[in-house]
Amino acid sequence: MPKETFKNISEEKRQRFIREATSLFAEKGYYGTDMGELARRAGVSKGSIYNYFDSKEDLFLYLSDYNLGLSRKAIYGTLDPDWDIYKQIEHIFQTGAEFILDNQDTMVVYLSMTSPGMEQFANARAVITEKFTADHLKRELAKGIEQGIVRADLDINMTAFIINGLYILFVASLSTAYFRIRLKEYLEMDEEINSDNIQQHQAKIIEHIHKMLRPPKG
Amino acid sequence: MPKETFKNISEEKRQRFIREATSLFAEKGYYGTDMGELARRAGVSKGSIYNYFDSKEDLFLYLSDYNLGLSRKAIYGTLDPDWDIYKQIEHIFQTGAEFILDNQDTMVVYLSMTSPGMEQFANARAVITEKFTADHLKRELAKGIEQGIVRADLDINMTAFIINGLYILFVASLSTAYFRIRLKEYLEMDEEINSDNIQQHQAKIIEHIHKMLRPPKG
Amino acid sequence: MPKETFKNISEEKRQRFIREATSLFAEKGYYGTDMGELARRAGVSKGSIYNYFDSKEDLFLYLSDYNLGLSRKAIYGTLDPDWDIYKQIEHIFQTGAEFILDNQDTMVVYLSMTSPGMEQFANARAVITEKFTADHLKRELAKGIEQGIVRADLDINMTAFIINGLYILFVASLSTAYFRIRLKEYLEMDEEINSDNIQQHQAKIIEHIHKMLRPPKG
Amino acid sequence: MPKETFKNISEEKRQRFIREATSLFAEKGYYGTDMGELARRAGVSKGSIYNYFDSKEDLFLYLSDYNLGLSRKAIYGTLDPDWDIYKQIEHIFQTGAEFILDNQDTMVVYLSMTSPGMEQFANARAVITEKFTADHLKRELAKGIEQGIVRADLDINMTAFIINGLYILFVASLSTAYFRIRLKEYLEMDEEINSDNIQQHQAKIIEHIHKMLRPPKG
DNA sequence: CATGAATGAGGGTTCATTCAT
DNA sequence: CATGAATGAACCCTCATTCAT
Repeated sequence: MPKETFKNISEEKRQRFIREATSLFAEKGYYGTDMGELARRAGVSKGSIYNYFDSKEDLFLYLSDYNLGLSRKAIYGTLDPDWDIYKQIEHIFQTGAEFILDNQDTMVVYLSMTSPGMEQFANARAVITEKFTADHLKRELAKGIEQGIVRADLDINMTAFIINGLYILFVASLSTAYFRIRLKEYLEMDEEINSDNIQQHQAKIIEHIHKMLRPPKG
Repeated sequence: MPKETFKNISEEKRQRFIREATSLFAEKGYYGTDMGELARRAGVSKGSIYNYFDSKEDLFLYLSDYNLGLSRKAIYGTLDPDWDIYKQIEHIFQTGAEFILDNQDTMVVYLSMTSPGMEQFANARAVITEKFTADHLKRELAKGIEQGIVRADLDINMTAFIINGLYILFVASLSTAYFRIRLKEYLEMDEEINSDNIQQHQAKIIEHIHKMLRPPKG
Repeated sequence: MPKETFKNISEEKRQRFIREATSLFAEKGYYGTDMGELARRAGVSKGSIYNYFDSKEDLFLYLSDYNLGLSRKAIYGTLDPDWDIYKQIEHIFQTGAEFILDNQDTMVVYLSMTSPGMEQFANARAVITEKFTADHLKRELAKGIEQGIVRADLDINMTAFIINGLYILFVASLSTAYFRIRLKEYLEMDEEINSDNIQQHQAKIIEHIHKMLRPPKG
Repeated sequence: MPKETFKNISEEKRQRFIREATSLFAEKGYYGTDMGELARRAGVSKGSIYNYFDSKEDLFLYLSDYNLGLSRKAIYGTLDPDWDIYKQIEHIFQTGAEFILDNQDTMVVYLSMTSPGMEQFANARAVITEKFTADHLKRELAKGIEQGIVRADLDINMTAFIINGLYILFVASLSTAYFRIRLKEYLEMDEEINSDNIQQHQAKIIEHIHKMLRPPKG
């Protein structure tokens, strides 16, 4: 829902604007973000922002969609639907972690919606956002059961709920202040989280999910 | 860090104030909460709030501590340390869910801290808050392994991280707008979440964790 | 205009109250002074202050009168009316400087009245305060002229105006932030003003006034 | 330190704003001045004031500088440096008095800084403000002594201190409530001070200073 | 006479949004 | 399409004063 004007400006200007807006919302939160500061950082005038978007709320929703789209593209755009579910989950966590570490702010904008006082945004986006991953996971789980590679006694809905829940928890742990601290406390890490030292932990989460799915040997 | 004045007022007035403040912060979030509206709702004057607390920030931190304390007391105050870890986890999820459904707002205040723009609060409380559950879970896991009732090849830190992560996810799903919608989407629920219809789902999450811990039969 | 209550409390308590109130008004100015802080510093309750005085304004006026009285007593209580005007002026400057350096805050309260926004206080006290010194100086000048020790062509009113003006300027230079800085700048002083290093300058001012009065030698 | 915005508005609007702000600060003092009332009087919105200046403090400092500048320009912009010190002093008092009577509020803003509770402003401006006149007077006194038209036994620093002190006293007597009352009391004036009836008194002060400088005839 | 909790009008400042240029 | 000055409703917090105990 950007206005026409936003589509008419140069790609470079548009990208810079999106980048700075995302970064500012991530840093300060929705309420903490000042449209004036955003204008300054993005190198446009305050008036221009309102030529691009109807309101702060509108801008925020657009950024949510946009960033979710980026993340989706990074993950699902490179996911081969023929892979089995084990490979897909590994791919989702690996590509997802990589993307988040390179684009920390994108996840934070998404997580803003889950905060108290953001009910309007939750109502506007939660269903549509969650339906995508829920459907995908459920479909792949069903397929796996059919193929005999996933244990048949699993509750598909709940399993999908847990897998995606762990994914959210994981990326939140890579990108938000509180959950970063929490991760370091639980995993007893001393240094800041980076793509190197996170590898082993990531592997364990994936392994945990794989175990959850694997049929009892027999 | 309430001031002396807050300790000297009647228990009833104090409870009402805490209740209304928690409720308002839960509804509107930290930034959306207006001290004037709080005064009105709590039936005190604006000035009085500042006789009780130094600042909005100070009040918020107190409420976080207070509500976390309530939740801890409900869960750990009724937990028998002699129970094995399976029983303890069951207890934590059951008592926790019950408490949250009766006191939806308390969790929401905690979750506020995890939001973008709340870094100051995250820094002030994350370590101290998370250390408690992290230590408890790790201790019980180690004990379980020693007793031979938990599989010995588990990574204790990561397992604790996952168990508590699922707990956070679960109670968030019972109390915040976004995660309530998400839960209903994943679990394909039509009615509002309540203590009755949540029972079966809760049991599955507990069962998932139990499976994760149980040693391979031999 | 303190209320009866103020007269009934112990001399010690009353003195401490006056001292702390004077000190606080001197430090923060009339508007900057917080009755709550005053209560704390003086070791009484806020309610008590209003048992002693009708209002902040009332308290301030009382302190002005009280401190002016102290200063008058220190200077005029030790001044021998038989001294000639030269000796009297010397005495006023010396005793005044001594008193101010020992009781910096008293002068500051007086000077508050001369500030913008304090018109109400100026109207309440300026005439009565200034009449005293004006009358005294004019009387002594007239006497001096009669005695032939003061030049007869002086304008008595203007001379009194100047002498007292220099006195005000001088004690302000010993007690208020701005005029202390000004004095150090003009007199090129490096160290803080104290009773030792001020002596020589004081002598020069007195000498200046004496010269002003002395009849041409003939 | 006005912001760019203040420089970009029309000269007329800017002048009106400065005039009204000066007038209000003069009337109510720094603490008594309400930014809302200022907005109303100046015909701008409260928000606009904060587009012009960072804060009330900042605005006040700017007004001080601005008004001091006006006064300096009126006095020193019309002073011929080739005049001897007697003529210069006469000029300073005459032009100064005229300026103050036409612009009463400007002096009052300056005098605000000398009040208790305004230490921050005193520290920010006293040295720079006083250095200008101190240096000028000292330079001219030294020159006068060299030329043989000023008595050689004068203490230059103290003499400058006294001359400028009398100037401050004089202009304060023309512009502030308290000192206006004091002047009328000392000089036994019945009517309000105006440029006509002040002439004779002004002449006497100038004459007093001239006498102070004139070498003993011989 | 002392206390200190309660009050609420205000005060300085912020900020999303508008609109004339 | 861009600009940035203008707006004014809010918002957090202060503080002189009151009054029940």
